[in-house]
Amino acid sequence: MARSTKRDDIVEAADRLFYRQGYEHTSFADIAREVQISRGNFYYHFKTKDEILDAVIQARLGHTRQMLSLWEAEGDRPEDRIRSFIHILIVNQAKILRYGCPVGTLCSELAKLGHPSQADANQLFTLFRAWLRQQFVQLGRTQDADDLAMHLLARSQGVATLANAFHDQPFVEQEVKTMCDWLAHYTEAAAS
Amino acid sequence: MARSTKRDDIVEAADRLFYRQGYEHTSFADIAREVQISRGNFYYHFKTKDEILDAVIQARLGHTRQMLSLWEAEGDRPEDRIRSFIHILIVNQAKILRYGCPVGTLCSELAKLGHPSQADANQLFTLFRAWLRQQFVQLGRTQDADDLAMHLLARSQGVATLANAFHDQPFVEQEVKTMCDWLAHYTEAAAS
DNA sequence: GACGCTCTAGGACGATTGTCCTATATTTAC
DNA sequence: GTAAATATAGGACAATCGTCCTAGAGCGTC
Repeated sequence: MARSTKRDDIVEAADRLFYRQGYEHTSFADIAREVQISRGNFYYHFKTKDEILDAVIQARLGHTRQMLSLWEAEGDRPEDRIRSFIHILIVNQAKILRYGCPVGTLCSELAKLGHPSQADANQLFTLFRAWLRQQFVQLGRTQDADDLAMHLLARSQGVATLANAFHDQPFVEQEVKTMCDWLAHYTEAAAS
Repeated sequence: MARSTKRDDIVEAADRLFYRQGYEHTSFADIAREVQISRGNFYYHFKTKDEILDAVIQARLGHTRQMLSLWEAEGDRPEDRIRSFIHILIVNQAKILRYGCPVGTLCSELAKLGHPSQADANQLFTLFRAWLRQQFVQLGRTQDADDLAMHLLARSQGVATLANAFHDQPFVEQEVKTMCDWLAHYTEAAAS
């Protein structure tokens, strides 16, 4: 575990840089500089740039799963857990204002590049989608749980994009409140 | 006018390619091939790649203004005009499924690149925002017109991002309907 | 002390990038 | 018909890209 620290360092740095600068705009040299490694040595850890991307995506998938199960453990009721999702916009506000949503921007970029790892990156969206759907099912919305999950995913995605473009913090807070109100409407319906 | 056809051809091709492949991933060679021009000749029309980007953004701004005033002319009531906005998701559905929203993806990319033309590209968003705000004002929502404009902008932005990732056509139609229902709620309030 | 393994540095490689120069073709103006 | 302006082609350029090779540290094991 401590053995593969260097590899993990590389993945972590690549993750950060891909998020801030985009995948294509980040070069081997950039990552090497960040990890204090020679450019040539890189080849020992990763054969190709795509291989790093795959590792980054896998790491993000792991972190996301971890986060989702944390929310699962922390939130008593499904509506509390969904609120945890909505509140990433607040928790990660500073980063989102500067770099947008890590998932959305990566998927958009890979789509434009026609990159083979598109499907893997989309799994990040799918993870949230399936988890949200589950919460809405538990809220009694068995019929349209997936629609509601996609709706909420789209809302937060759009907020992240505009927040990034306009660097508008009050807008994020306003929209988070609106989303919570929207959610409350469904929980009241479940209670009745 | 007919004089500068070649320049317009270049801008049009660059526009198309920037949309499909992204700005950075599109090279001079790509554009030259598309317009049937030698790579060297390029320098005569545009000194730098940034100059092409600026021209593309200006062209898009022009087209957008044109489209907005068309909606203005076509729609009798403000709610009809807002519906015109919502329905771009349907009208441009095929392109959006493949390449996402032209405005959102460009702004996101330029933000990651730290590109000097970010502000110009954001003007595209501002154009829609101001126009939508105006419509909501005419709908009697003077107080929160801008919030509503941003909200709607974010919604359609999110739909475009997810539609692109999942290539999900029914989702787009579903969300368009939901947005129209949301809009109807505000028009009814105005009527009462 | 020699061996084998893990890890690293430095640089070569071919391709492609944006930029820019120059010579030539085409068109326009007088 | 000639001169000037406009447009085009081809290629040089330095830099950077992802990739890959090789020589040799560092280190624990026998």
